[in-house]
Amino acid sequence: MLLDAPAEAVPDTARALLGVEVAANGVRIRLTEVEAYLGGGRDPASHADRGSTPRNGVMFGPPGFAYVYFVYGAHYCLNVVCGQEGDAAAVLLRAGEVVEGAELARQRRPTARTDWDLARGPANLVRSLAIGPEANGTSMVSGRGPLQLLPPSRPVDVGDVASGPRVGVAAAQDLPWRFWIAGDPTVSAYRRHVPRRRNKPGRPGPPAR
DNA sequence: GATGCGATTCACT
DNA sequence: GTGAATCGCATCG
Repeated sequence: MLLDAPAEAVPDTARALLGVEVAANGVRIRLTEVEAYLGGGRDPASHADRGSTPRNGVMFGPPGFAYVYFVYGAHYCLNVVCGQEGDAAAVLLRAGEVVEGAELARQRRPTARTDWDLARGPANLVRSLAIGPEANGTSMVSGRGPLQLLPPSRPVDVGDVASGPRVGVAAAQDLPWRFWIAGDPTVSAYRRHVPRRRNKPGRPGPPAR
């Protein structure tokens, strides 16, 4: 796979990952929605924009490894590291269609109303695969880790690929680095970044209307 | 050393 | 459509 393409080309890599399948713990998911992130001061929205830290260090390692991070105090998200070693880039796996192990995925996602919801949204995708922080830094291409990337079993029609701004990111809203399969029912609903309200104690909030 | 906010989801109105 | 829950990292004093 083209995971080792130059980091700057990560949007192309993200697009190419649509249709690719991710397998873990008895569940296989066909990717329908991804987002590209670039490090090294070229993408303010990326965890790796301001250099390597203990949290994002995996992004600076070799391509094909999993970058799993914890967000909002409750959820995990899964990225595939891209680009050459030392030049950080990654693709966030946002959503997909469960093509194998739906029974297991339903047990792991009891609140899903339909099978389309099983891996709809980045944290839901992670829960369907039953992976967690222990998967951070493991290879997704060696076949020896908990996660495995597999070539598409069904090709994606290039005419069906749509792109737009990334979901929920405050910075770089002009970059169309989110890619998805148009019309696919497993693609998560777009939500623009909502500024957090900073309610200082002792000070009145914004005037109610 | 303290503080603020985020690549989200779910329940409720 | 909107708000709460909740942990770690980066930033600032």
